[in-house]
Amino acid sequence: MKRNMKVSTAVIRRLPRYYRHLSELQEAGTVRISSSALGGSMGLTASQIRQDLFCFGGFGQQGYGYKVDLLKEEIGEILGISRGHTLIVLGTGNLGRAIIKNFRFSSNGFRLLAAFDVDPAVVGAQIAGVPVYHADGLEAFIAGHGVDVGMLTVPISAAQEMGDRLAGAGVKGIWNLTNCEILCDRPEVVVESVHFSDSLLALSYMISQQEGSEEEKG
Amino acid sequence: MKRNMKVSTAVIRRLPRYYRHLSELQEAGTVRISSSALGGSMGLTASQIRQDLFCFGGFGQQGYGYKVDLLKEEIGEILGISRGHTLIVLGTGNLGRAIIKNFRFSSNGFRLLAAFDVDPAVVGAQIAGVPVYHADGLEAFIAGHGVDVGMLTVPISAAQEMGDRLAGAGVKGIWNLTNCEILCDRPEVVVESVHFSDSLLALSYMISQQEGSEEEKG
DNA sequence: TAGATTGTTAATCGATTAACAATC
DNA sequence: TAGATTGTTAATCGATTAACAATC
Repeated sequence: MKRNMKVSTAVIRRLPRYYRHLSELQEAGTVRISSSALGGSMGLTASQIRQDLFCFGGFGQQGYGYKVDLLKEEIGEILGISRGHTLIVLGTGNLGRAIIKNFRFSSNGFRLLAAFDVDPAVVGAQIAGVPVYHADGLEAFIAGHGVDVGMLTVPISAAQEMGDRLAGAGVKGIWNLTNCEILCDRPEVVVESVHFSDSLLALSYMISQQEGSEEEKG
Repeated sequence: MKRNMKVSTAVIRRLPRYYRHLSELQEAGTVRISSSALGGSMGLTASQIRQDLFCFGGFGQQGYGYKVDLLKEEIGEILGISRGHTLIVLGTGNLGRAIIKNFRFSSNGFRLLAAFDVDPAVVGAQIAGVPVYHADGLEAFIAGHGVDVGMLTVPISAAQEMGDRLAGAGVKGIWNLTNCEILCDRPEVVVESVHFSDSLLALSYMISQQEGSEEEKG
C-alpha cells in the first residue's frame, strides 16, 4: 500500500471480487491480463480498474498489463489474507454447521479455531474437526487464543447479546449472518453483516420490474 | 410507484433495509416516524431518506412525518412482496438445508414450492415440509408450476450448469448462494448473488486497517 | 523503434446533502 | 395560527470515465 489515500467503500467492496477473478484466471493458467480484458470479464471499465489499483500503487507494467499471480498476491496482501486472522463460530445450528463444513476459511486467510453453542447435544463434540465448546467459556477462550473475528450464526433472539459479548471480549470484527442488525457502540469493533433477506428482496424488486414491463408489452 | 424515474441501485439496495427497520418499528408499536428519526437509527441523513422515497412518490405527511405501517406497506409493495413470488431450492446440502429450515421465505413474500437434489438419500424425502425431487424433473416442474426464482446451493462444480438449466427453463431470477459467479447470457433473467467470501474478505480488510493503525500508535 | 498499456490527472456523471417553499 | 416536517429543486460532493503522457 504505497499511498496515503482514503479508500472508498466502493473500492473496498470490489477488492474481494478482483481477488476471486484473479484466482480463477490463475487456475486457468493465465499469466498476464490487461485492465481492459479484466474489466470485460468483470463488467467494469478498464479505467475503473486502473483507478482502483492506483489507490494502492501501480502493480502493472506499461505496455504489458498485469501479471496475474503478482496482482493476486498484492490484492491478497491488501485484504490481509496473509495476516493469519483467527475466527470462532457462535451457534452450530444448520447455518453455522453449513459454513463450518463448507466454507473455505483457509483460502480466505482465516483459521477457524472453535465453535460455541449451549446445546448439550453438541457441546464437547466436533464438527468437521472443529471442537464445539460451551458458550460459557467464550470470554476465556477469546482472551486465551487472541481471536480476531467472531462469526454469528445464533438465533436472532441471542444475536445482540452474543455480539455484545464478542465485542466486550475484545474481538476485532464480528461477521454477522443472523439477518438482524447488530448494534455495537465500540468503534474499534467492525461489524460486517450478510443479510440474506436484503439480497432476496432486492431480487424480488428486480423481477417485479421485469414483470411490470412484461405487462406493459402484453 | 408514481414517477417514471430510473431508480439507482444504491436506492434499491436500501429499500430492503427500510423495510426491515420499519418492520421492527411496527413490532415495537411505533406509529409515526420522521425522516430524521428514521435516518438517525439507520445511519442515514433525513435528506437521503426523503430523496429515496421521492423516487416512488410521497408517502408522508408534511408537518407529521411517516405512518410506520403505511410506509412499510408501500415499500413492501415496491419490493414486490405481495406478488406471491414462488421459489425452488437446488441443492439440499448443509447450506440449502439451513436456508430451507430457517429462512422466513413467507415474510419476504416468497412461497417455497420444492427442493431438488441428485442424492438418492434425500430425493423423495421432505425437509421442513418441503418435498425434495430429483433434479431430472427440474424443467418439467418449473414449466408446470410457474417458478419465479431458483435458489442455488449446489456444489460449485454444478453451479453454472444448474444456473443455465434454471434460465433455460424460464425462471425470472436466480438467487445464487454458491460463492462462484454465475454467468447468464439472457438479459431477462436476473442473477443476484450472496458472496460469503467477499463479505469476509471485506471484513478482513477492515480489521487489517485497524491493526495497521494500532501498530502506528504502539 | 512502434505498439501497447499503464499511471495519473482532468472532465463528467451521478449520488448525497442542503435548502426552502408547501402544507399538514 | 405557529410549529413541524415533508416534497422537491439546487448545490455539493464523490465516484466513474475519459484522456493522454510516460514507459515498457
